[in-house]
Amino acid sequence: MRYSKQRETVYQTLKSMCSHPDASQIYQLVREKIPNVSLGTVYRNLGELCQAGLVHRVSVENSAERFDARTDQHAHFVCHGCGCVSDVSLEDITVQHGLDGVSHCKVVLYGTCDQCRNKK
Amino acid sequence: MRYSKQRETVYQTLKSMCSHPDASQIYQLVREKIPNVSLGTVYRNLGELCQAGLVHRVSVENSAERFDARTDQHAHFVCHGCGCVSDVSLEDITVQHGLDGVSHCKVVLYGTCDQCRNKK
DNA sequence: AAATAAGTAGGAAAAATTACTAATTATTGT
DNA sequence: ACAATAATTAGTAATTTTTCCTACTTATTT
Repeated sequence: MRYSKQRETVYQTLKSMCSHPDASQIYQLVREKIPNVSLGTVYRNLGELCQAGLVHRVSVENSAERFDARTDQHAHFVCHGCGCVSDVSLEDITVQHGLDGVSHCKVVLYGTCDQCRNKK
Repeated sequence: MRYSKQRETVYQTLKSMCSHPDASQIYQLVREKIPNVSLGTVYRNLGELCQAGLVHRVSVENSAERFDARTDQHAHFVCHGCGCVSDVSLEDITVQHGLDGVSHCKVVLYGTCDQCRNKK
């Protein structure tokens, strides 16, 4: 993967935020630095950054795919009211304080299923 | 919410599956019972069933929104190879066997954030 | 500086989801 | 059983989200 101003700007923009924006929100912000950037470029670079492990996808109900440049293990909190998504450290989940408003939680594990493992 | 054959069929169809289908997959199956059902009806009923708490959304990377009629607490496993989504009991997560293929996990908490709570 | 291969803008296309409207249907009271 | 009602639907259009394509541009290598 070679350098490009567009990818660098997408990455730095995302890194500077903690709101887990979706592609079109990132696009709006990148346009301020590179006015003629295209939405397709933003999507492509987000995908490549994900593949490189520099960015993670944040899949949340009733929302376009969101992105996160923080790659250490952490959970997300989604507000029923405004839909905002914020970070929660895994330690906080096991402790009781600071999570008063939580109504339910979802856990998704990613890996390779038995069938796919046996194919190789 | 009053009875309709369409909603009942959507619900029973989903309940009979453990593959966490998306709206268009459910649509295909419901069509076998109600040939002229419309995709919009499937979407609307899935939304209403979610609101009623009978169905849950399953948001997963690189996939349309999926649905699940199993409403007890459980986690999901997503295969990197084929993309299939299967159920995992929360007990199994804390134990070590049966989760060999897991590469990473995501936790999403849902609730009301401080700002939204203070507004009321 | 020339070659080359990856990356881009711009727009078209596809996929996913929501919204609209006239017709249909379940429910409620008679 | 029947008429009034309000919810629901089919069908379609529109919107949103995401991917794909192509000729042009740019970073990198030699």
